[in-house]
Amino acid sequence: MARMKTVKSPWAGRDRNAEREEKREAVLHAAAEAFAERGYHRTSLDDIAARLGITKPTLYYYARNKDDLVSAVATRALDRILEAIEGDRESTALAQLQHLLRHYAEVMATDFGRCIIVVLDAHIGGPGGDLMQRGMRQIDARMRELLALGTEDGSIARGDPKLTAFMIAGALNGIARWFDEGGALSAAMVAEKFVNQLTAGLAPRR
Amino acid sequence: MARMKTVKSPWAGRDRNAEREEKREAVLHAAAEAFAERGYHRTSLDDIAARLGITKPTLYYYARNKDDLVSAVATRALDRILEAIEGDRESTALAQLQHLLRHYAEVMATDFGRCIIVVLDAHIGGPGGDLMQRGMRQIDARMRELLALGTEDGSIARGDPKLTAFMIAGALNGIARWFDEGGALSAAMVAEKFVNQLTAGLAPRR
DNA sequence: ACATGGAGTTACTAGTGAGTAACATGAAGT
DNA sequence: ACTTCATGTTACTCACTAGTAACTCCATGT
Repeated sequence: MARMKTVKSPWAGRDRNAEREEKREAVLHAAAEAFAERGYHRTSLDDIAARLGITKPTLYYYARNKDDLVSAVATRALDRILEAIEGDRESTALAQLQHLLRHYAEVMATDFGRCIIVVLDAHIGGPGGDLMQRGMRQIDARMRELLALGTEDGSIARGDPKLTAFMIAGALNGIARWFDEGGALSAAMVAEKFVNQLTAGLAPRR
Repeated sequence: MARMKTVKSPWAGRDRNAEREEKREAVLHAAAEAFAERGYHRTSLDDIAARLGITKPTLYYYARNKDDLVSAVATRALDRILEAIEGDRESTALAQLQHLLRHYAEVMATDFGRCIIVVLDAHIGGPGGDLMQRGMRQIDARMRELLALGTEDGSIARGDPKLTAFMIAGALNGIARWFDEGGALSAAMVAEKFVNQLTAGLAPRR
């Protein structure tokens, strides 16, 4: 990977910036991994630094502080869920909900997704933490909305949207606790099965 | 309320022991409250002591250490769930599962129940932590067993017992995250609705 | 009165971990 | 060669918290 740059733009040595971005990326990945497997408090900045073969102060060159680090990771995962929040207007509410849930589930099976939970129950404050709270609220609100719409268009059975949304979120958040990257089931398969099971329920359909 | 003891047994001043037990109880309640609302790491022993109007060393008079404290609390909750593990042999597997889930859900809505989750994701080790792990495994195993039995007796639809058990556990564990003692819904009502929703699924039954 | 020991306190140790200051190095531009 | 700046490092500070030592105090039984 030699530097092929011939025309050096006066401002912003492109290479430098690209390299820096790349490193920031590596920092976030290492952080995600560490936080995902050990939680917030049991993960020290020295741990993360060690994973990268650097020292703690260097980390501070790429992140403002510990909260910033974990928030950045979690926010990235949150955004991936939020992308799925607007479904196809033509579909039934149930189909739109299923679409959202599938994405939600898949994200929760990643290290980045796990960090959403980490941020949430470590009570990370500051702008990063607040952003997470708002994002999760937004997802919750959308789920409730789709549940309500679904009872109208007939695609979803009547029920308490608030409780049902909590139930679904709980089931999906739980994935973060047990999913194993190297296991037999891929994230997509888990997502698929969860959605089906939530949709169908336990009792047999006659 | 008053100490009505007239015959003082030579050994073991009954009063003393009773009082001590009472205090140990108060310590566990304060600990449960603290751990439930702030998690393991954000709860200091000074916090707990302060809730009781005593000092930290006094706490050590009633508990071996921090881990012992949180484990004791969680174990107590766990036992309440385990009580419901053996259902009525006459009932269908679905009914037995529902019975277990109802209890599980109700416990998760208490401070003690919340501490199960706290212990689990703070990775508390030692005898207390191991006991929790085993207990949770036992519950998981029983759920899978009932799910399998249910497909046989026809009370439960076919599905992957492992995944389904994870899904259910996730939904129920989630209760710990949001349930509000002072809210509109009682723990029993939440448990009831969760069980119904899990049983019926999202899609309408025709 | 006096000894005993249960219950609690004050004042510490020791370890850990976030965050920082100040210095080192090396590549790029002049 | 000389400066500059990005990138790291070493070596700290500072705060916090689990756990302990060594006492004080008071109720009880003799």
